[in-house]
Amino acid sequence: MQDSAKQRKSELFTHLKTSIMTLELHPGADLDESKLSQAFALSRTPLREVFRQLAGDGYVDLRENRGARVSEMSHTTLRDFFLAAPMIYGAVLQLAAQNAQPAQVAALKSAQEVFRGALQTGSAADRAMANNRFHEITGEMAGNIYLMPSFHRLLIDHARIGMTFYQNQQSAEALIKASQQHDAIIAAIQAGDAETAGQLAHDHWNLSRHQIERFVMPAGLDVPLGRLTRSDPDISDPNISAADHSATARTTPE
Amino acid sequence: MQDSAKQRKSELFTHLKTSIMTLELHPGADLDESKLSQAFALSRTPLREVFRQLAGDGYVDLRENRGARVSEMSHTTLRDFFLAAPMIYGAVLQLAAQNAQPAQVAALKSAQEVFRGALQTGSAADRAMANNRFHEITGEMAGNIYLMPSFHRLLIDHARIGMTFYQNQQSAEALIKASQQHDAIIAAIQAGDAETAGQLAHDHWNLSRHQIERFVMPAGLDVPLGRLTRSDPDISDPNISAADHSATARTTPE
DNA sequence: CAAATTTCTATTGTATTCAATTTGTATTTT
DNA sequence: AAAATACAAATTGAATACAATAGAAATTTG
Repeated sequence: MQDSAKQRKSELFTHLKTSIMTLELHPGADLDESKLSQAFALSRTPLREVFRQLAGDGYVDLRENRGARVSEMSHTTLRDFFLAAPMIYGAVLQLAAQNAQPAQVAALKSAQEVFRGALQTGSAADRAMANNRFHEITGEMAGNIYLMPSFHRLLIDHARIGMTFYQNQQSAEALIKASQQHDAIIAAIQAGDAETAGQLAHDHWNLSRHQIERFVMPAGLDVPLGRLTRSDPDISDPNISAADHSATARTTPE
Repeated sequence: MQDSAKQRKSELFTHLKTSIMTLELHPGADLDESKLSQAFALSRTPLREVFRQLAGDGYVDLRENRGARVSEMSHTTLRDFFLAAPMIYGAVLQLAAQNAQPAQVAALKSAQEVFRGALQTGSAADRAMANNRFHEITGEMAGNIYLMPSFHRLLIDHARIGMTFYQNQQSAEALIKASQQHDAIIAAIQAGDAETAGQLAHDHWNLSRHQIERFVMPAGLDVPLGRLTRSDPDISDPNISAADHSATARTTPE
């Protein structure tokens, strides 16, 4: 059973990837070489190669003479995220609609089924990974090697950010809506309708962004000073448009 | 002199990067572990880590149980390239105009001086690398970690594609124009004019694209139908595009 | 003689050993 | 007692040694 060495190596690789995306390994966490090499029965040499590869994909950061650690997420990365995501993902979905192969459409539908199932019975991690798989397939459909690096990096943090509200009950309605958007995306891709697909990308990210906003900047607790009623913007609020936040329309730094 | 180990490692890293970008190592070329470890007085262990890192950045491809080789370029990658480049680079320049720090603007001006100098006295490789440095600084200005992976990947192939016409005399006028566009880009960034910066990005890539088109699909030779002289393609013949060669024509090992 | 199979060699992958750097702790000094 | 230095333990980086795999060469066999 010597061939299992390579097997263990790729197991370690996928294990670390999913652990990072599901926040099991939280941003900034140190990765212990000796512990991991013990746990996966691998010597440090292949282990460190895995670290290097994970670093290339954006999962971890490597520091000279210091350990590897899970890549950080701060408020600035969150801002960067929602600036870049609609553009990249819009492009990916447009290309996906143009280039998707029938087999890929089938795979996407199947991934969507898994996602739908995870919404009902799965854990938060299941949901995040199922959603991730769905989006990854759209990336494969687009098939543009120059977009993939940024797209993948976005998907990593999309999963991590998503984990924060996949757990929360209050997000249930939003998740149902997200699932419906997935269906619409599938339809647009199958119809080869690039324009609609691009529009759906924006809607999809707006939904995500709105969810995040509810967590990062929640309305204050409902204990009024005088008698303040709490007015939370609705999910379908048309005032919140991605165009406002995308690179094009903004000239003023905050 | 034990610290030189790390030094040699990073030397190897930058050497491979520049060799690949300047086509000294052509797309598809095999990287010999033992030869390189000898040449840089490094054992194979750190060498392979460099390979992994280069693979993460998109310089090389790693194949299981087979060597590392310089990442390929084909006609499909060329198409992907000009689809993605205007969008990514447009976003980068807009963000650069919004976020550029004075020190960065100074660095950009200095890089442009180097580029201008390379146009007059430098080699094709000097031009490609100087141009690359200019664009890299704009990426630093934008400072969006989610755009950088794709942006860097584009810059790699921008340099490689550019090498094909940096050598050619007929591109002289286009290079002058490119230099002028650089100046305009600097001005827009310094003025914080994101919209103009974005427009300039498109212009800049259109220029590049037009140059490529002249090599990939040149106008036919001006030899009338009646008196066909036997014409062996000349080295300086624009019909012979290095982009074509580097991509596909490489099947024979030396 | 050609196709298939086996053996051999060169190269890649992994483990282990050794060196160097970091970091925590204890001791000394002011 | 606080700061600084020296020392020790733990962790990371590199080199060597060993194992496996792939591709070429040679042999066998129909």
